[in-house]
Amino acid sequence: MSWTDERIDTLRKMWESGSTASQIAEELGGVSRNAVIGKAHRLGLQSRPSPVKANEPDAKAAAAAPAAPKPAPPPPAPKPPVERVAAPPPPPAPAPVVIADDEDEDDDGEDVAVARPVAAPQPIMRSVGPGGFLRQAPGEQQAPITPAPPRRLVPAKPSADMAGKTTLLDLNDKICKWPLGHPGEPDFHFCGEKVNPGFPYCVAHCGHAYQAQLPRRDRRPPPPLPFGGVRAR
DNA sequence: CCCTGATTCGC
DNA sequence: GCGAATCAGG
Repeated sequence: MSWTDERIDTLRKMWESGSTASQIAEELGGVSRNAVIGKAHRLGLQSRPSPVKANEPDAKAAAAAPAAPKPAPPPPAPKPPVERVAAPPPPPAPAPVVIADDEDEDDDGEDVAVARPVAAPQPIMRSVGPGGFLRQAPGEQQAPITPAPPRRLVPAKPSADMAGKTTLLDLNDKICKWPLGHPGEPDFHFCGEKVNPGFPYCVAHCGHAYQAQLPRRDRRPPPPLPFGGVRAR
C-alpha cells in the first residue's frame, strides 16, 4: 500500500481527531501502526498526548538535586526543529468516553430512560459540567456504561442536515464527534453539531459522555462485556 | 502482559 | 520516504 492523498488525508483527520495509531492503521488497512506513526511524523503532525513523553530535559536533575542551580542555560539555543504547540491544557476535561457496544438484547422492557415518572414534583438535582451541560442524575441514567448511541434511533437532531452526513473526513475541532450508528454500517456518521468549547462533543452529547458517578448501588449488568472484539469487518 | 507514541536506521 | 525494530511510559 502506498500513501495516496486520500490515505494521507484520512490519516491526518484521524490523527488530529484523537484516534490512536493502531486505529488509524486498522482503518486504512495494509499498514502497520508503526507505519502510521512514522508517516504522521514525516507529515509534521506533532504528537498529541503521548504516554512516553512527560519529562523535560532536566526533570531528573531537579528531582535528584532539588535546589540544584542551573547556571548555564543561555547558550545560543537556536530552536531549530519543531516547535511544539503543546496542547494547552484547556478545561478540566474529564475522562474520555468509553464507548462500549451494548447490543440491546431484549432484557428490560423499553428504555424509559429519560422519561422516568417521578413521584414527587421535586426538582432533580443535577451537576453542571463546564460549558453548561447537565450531567444525568444517578436516577435517570440509562445504561451503566455509556454505550454507543442506540442504533437507528439516531437523529435527535432538530433538522435536516442528515442530508449531508458528517463523515470521518468532515471532522474538525469545532464539530461534535459523537458517533451515530456504527462503523461499517451505511449510515454511520458523526453528530456534527458545534462543540461545547474545550470538548470533543456538543453540549448535548457532553451530557451523555460525562455522567455523574452513581452510587455503585444497583449495578444492572455485572458483566455486560461483549468480549471477543467487535471486529465488524 | 497489554497498550501508547517516539525514535532509530537500513532499505 | 518508508516502516520494522526498538525504546520507554502507562
